[in-house]
Amino acid sequence: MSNDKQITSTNFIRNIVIRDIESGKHSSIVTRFPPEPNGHLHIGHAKSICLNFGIADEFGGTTHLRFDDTNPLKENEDFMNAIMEDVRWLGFEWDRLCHASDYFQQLYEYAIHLIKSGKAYVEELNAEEIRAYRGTLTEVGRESPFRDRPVTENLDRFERMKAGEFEDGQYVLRAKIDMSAANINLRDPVIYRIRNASHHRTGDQWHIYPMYDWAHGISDAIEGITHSLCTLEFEDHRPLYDWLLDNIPAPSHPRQIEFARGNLDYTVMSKRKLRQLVEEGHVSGWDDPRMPTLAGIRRRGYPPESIRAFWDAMGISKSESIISMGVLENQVRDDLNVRAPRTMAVLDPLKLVLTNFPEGETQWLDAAVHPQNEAMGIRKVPVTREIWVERSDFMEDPPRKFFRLKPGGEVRLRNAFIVKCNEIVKNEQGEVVELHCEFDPDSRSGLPGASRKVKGTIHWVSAVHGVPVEVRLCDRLFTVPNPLADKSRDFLEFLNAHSLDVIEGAIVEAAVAEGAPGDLYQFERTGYFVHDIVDSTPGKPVLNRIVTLRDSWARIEKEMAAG
RNA sequence: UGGGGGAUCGUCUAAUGGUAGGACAGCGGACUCUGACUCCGCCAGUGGGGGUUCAAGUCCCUCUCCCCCAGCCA
Repeated sequence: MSNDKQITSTNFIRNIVIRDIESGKHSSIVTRFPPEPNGHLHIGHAKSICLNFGIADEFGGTTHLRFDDTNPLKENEDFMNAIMEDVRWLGFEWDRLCHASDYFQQLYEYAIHLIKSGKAYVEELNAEEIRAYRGTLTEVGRESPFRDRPVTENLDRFERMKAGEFEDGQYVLRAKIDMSAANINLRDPVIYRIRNASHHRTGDQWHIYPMYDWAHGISDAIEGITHSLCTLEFEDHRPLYDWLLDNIPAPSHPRQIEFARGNLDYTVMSKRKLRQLVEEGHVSGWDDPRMPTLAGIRRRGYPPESIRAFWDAMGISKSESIISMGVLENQVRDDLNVRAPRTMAVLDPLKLVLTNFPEGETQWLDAAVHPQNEAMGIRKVPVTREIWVERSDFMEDPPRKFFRLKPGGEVRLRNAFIVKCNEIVKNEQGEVVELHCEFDPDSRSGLPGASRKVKGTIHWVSAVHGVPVEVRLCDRLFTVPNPLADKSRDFLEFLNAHSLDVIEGAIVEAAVAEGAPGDLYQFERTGYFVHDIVDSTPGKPVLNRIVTLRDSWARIEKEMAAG
């Protein structure tokens, strides 16, 4: 496995930055990741985080984590802390921690400047009237009767808004731009509103709070951001972004560049929808392992390195896309394959009796922790007369190409020896409850006879030494690639009823049961698993399946079933 | 039918007038004490129609489809 960093494939934003450095427009660059602390970050945000931190990092620049905390009604400290934890988990550390609320005073002073230059006015129309005056997509708007109020009057009203003399919604401050603009964002946008609410950082100091467009661009300018990267829906805000900065004595004028958000299939990525899933109890929380949130992904066991590699591989463009979950999963497998110690675990146990193995005896066998990495060492695996094997590894009447256990057939027990299936024991219902097999002592791993080849190898765990654990098999949250595609239907209708399968009686090697939260494993032939960081306790281990191994047998089976 | 964007293999993404390339998936093979991993090979794309040019994914015209915008949200 090569450690060489793959050359970052280029993208249009990176090309712009390169040009700006080469032309001398910027000697160093500054980017920022600007979340609103009103929800949890998801894997789509990770794209933006990787972009902003990645590009600054590549060119020796800096990146700010800035909370866009301009709406006291929706934001809080808990979300802020969770976001910082998520960014750090992803592997990034900001050069500066900032808050839009740090700039409330400057933002206010710039608003005064705008008013004094006759480019902003206090609006008395209510929200409904403002909407009516704004016009529609195809009709121009009308100018407010308060648009040409004298500067002194505007100043006075704005001052009183700030002082808390008015009710929420009574007045707003609007930029005076152009009510007939084709771009609706330019039809005298609201830049301040009254909120007699306590802000989680500034307390009761303010009664007016800036709107996004006012706060964001100026915050960028104050911080000396060189490239303000955002998603496509802000594209028609750019003229406003530029207008606002052009009409105040801004300390700098960053360039806003838009890129497409990152979407995945079989999930939803909007904060509102994710919140709904949490609040209505369709999942156990923001950190449910099935959620696309970073908290969920972390709990699921996806390594942060794999998320970064994933977005690095996906690239940046302006075309909207929905990426196959399979691509992400593959990235996760690639990462886990290298780092995860191997172990054997039986998810759906079927008893197998080694009829020629001494009763009451335990033999300890050597097994590689990682077949491609000797440095990870060996572990001792106990074998006893009775062992558990995977029920799906036995078929009484198997199809061709089934290389596992079958009546009279031979198979290798991984890390042990070859066994031959002599007898099947059934219960009264006709279900197979036990297999009686004879093992070949000469075929034991490490012995010369081990070179004898049989078609199949299966995993197993000693019935004496194995430990029962709870295993949670996570699957996609939705049954369709895009749950939001059909606008006539509620996305909840497409929830996958089988997205979480809890198995109580899985059997693992003792060392796995003793693992710590967050420990990763490959259950050989089955998949990658992680000790649940929330519910796993020493007395009751819980393992989440991170992702299955690729399974070409499943494909063959499917093809055979299809004829 | 206002404005702003977008359309390249199945998926994502390169190619700033000069061989349409890469990754993942898929298919075929090799290897294998994980039907994993790894390795080798293959398949596969410029939305449609015109035009300019020696040469067009790229420039021009036109058509089609998709996304975003009428919050005192971000």
